[in-house]
Amino acid sequence: MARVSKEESPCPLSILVGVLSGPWTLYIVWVLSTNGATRFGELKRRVEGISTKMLTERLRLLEQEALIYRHYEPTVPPQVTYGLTDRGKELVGILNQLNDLAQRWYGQPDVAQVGCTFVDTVETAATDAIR
Amino acid sequence: MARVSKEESPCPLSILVGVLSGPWTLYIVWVLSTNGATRFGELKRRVEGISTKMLTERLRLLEQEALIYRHYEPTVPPQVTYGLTDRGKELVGILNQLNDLAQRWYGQPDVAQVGCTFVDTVETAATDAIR
DNA sequence: CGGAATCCGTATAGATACTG
DNA sequence: CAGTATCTATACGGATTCCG
Repeated sequence: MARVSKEESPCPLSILVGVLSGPWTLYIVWVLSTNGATRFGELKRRVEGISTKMLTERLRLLEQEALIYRHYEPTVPPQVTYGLTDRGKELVGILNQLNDLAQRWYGQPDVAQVGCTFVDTVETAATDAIR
Repeated sequence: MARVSKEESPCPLSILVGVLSGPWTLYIVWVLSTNGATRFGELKRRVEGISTKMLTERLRLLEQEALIYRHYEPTVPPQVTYGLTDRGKELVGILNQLNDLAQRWYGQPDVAQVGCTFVDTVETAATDAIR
């Protein structure tokens, strides 16, 4: 089994959790949810430590699942922006519920929202999002 | 990063999703939620295809996170029973919400509850649980 | 029965270099 | 800027064997 793929696991929940469970995925989704639509480069900077390869892989997957959209602007240099779709936002809603549970169980009650301690990289710059 | 561990990821949600994202984990939790407390051997049979190693690993982790309990009965032969804790049940509640989303997005609207298509192995025998 | 220990192959994430 | 391509190592899961 290893990782759940769409083909071999016909269970919808497994598909969804399989997507979320990918490395960095939650981190990325959280950045997009707090920061708004974000360009590739900035995303890479905010998701600290991620490799280019991983980032593109995860973005492609999230896009396939229609949780994020990809907007390509053919300027020079080109600008590519990623943001949450309605699906993505709906998902984040439930993730926040999960987060509430997690907060109660694992502590750190003063840190709010999905991103948690990832915040320290971002918090002050959270307003310079593209939209 | 690879897989999220409790030490390196101080984010509660990441911890929780990290646990759920482990292979077979969701499957196991679902069996316990529909089947009630279950012995190791039966668990291994119901979670079709899992290896002994994986099963024990996942059970240990879920136990550490207090999502399941382990009950050891020192008979001969010994009986070990696993079941959802209150935490676990609370979690399943939210998982069912996630499942509703997943059902809407990925179809299969006639299959209910967390387990989905895993059901075909179990459905008829869902009543012979230990409690 | 319910595991623990060991060995082993592969999938996968990271690093690096290159491109439209 | 926003990726793609390739190469590599290591960690992870499966199979097998053995034990209290």
